Amino acid sequence: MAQENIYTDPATKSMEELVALCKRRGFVFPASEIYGGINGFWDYGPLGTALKNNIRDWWWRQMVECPPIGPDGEPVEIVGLDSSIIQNPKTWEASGHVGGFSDPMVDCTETKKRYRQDHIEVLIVDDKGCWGFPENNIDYIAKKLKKANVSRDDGTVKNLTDIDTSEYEKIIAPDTDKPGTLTAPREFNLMFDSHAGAIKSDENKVYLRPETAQGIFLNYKNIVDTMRVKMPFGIAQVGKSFRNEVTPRNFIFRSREFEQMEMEWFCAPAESAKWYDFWKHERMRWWESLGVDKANLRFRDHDDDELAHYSKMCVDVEYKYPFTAPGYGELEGVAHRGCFDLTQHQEHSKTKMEYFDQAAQLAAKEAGKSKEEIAAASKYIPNVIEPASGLTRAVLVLLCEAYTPDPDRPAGVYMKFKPKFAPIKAAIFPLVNKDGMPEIATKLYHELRQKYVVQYDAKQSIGKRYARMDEAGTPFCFTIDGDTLNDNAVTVRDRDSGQALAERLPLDQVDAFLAAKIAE
RNA sequence: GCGGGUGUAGCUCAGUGGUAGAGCGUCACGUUGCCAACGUGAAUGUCGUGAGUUCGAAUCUCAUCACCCGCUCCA
Repeated sequence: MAQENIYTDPATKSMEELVALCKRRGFVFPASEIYGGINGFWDYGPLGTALKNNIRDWWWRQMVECPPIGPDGEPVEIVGLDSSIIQNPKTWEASGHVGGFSDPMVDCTETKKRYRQDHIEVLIVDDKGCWGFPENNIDYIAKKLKKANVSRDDGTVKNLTDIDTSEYEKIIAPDTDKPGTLTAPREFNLMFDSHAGAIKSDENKVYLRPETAQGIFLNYKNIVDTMRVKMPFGIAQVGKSFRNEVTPRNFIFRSREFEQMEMEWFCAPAESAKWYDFWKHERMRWWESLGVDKANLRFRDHDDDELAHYSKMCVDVEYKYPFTAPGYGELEGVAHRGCFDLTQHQEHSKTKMEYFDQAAQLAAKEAGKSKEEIAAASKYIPNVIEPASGLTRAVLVLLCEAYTPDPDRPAGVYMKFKPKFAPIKAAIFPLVNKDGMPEIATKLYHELRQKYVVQYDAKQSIGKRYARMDEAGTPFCFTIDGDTLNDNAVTVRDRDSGQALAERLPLDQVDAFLAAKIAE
């Protein structure tokens, strides 16, 4: 029989079996399966939807309704938002999603670096070679040129877009020493597009959002103007995003339609490092609150060269998925976005994003700062710290984490969800269908269903009913037996031990028992 | 995007050219005394999809789709 709290290494779990269980028990189905499915899309079944909603509600509770206590001992302020999936397409030009990723890119097969084709210039020196370098920055390859004993004046400079791909084999890429490592230019745009209106034309082309974050930036000014928020504060949003991934893989880990839980934390630039650190650790605490084993979670700081165009600092919270073990895979990114997004939207929309910080002004005045210093401290475009996690990845993590093989059980496996997140909180069974047991069980069921997701089942043998609940991850089964008629108490069958609790539970305490377990 | 593998009932699979199968699960009825019990009965398939070869295709050929593994990719 399984022991409680045994550490089950994800590496020992089979994704194939987990996917099978998810389908068998109604957690996750392949999308449009009757037509052969569609790559990169998944449907959430009854139990999967419940699990997803439970995680989402907990995130919302912990981020918006009851956010954490800040470093100064006061609760931080975060408001909620639900922005549109389709926005004015200029949004994506400002954010860099169109400009940056619809342009052809070239890869360096040697260093694995990727460059925008039109951002590379090439110095061509007849007979000596061709050197690629970042646009307007020939100093970047000064050492290489010196070594080759050539100077800028020895040759001509051309943009890479003006060079035929057949000539690429002669080019030495910016970060290598040997020629011919650049691939032909390829289009990379991960955004799905569509058309708003009946007529398909370039004028009414729109995009499905590739992240929920931009919807928050677009509403930053609305929130500041209407919600009486003061810096620092956050805006949180949960919703679907769409990315036309090259290779959807690993069940729901990388899908083309997915759900994000993002919060943008706006703060004074001078305080951004403090908040970055705060949110980094708060987010890890949240993941642990889901019941995820600490041994399966870790931080991974991004190296400078893998930072996205908007980011100053970025750390991933990673989980040891069965398909990455013994390595880890991304779960949530906490990014320091600086003032990139608001500045971009200010420039493109001509809407002022500056914030007047009266508290900072007062503090600077009291500190006897100069006029210039006071002005700088009190008026600024806020910096943004962004904890961005995947809700559908959270579902995957809980599925992986809960999946617990146990050869001693009839099902061979049970789903060890924390009661708070379990799709079904409890099941109510009459041991047999006679002697008044169904009547008592039905009464208990009707009471409990008012407050909890519970199931009543009187069919088939008691063992079979327990086994079904094991696979659904239902933490408790209340069984009405012959003794109930005398002692007004039920047997509590505990999922994790696979056995009945030693103490019988009085009927009038079942509600309180469940409430306490779910609150844990 | 490249290479390899897989696809038959809800699940696991058998079926190498001649009527579509088994076990488990599911459902109904009976029975029941705590971990997939037992008896009786029932439902469930465009054999992933589409073409082709053939008198006849789950089976042979081609294409295509989905999933898995390894590369690649993942702002």
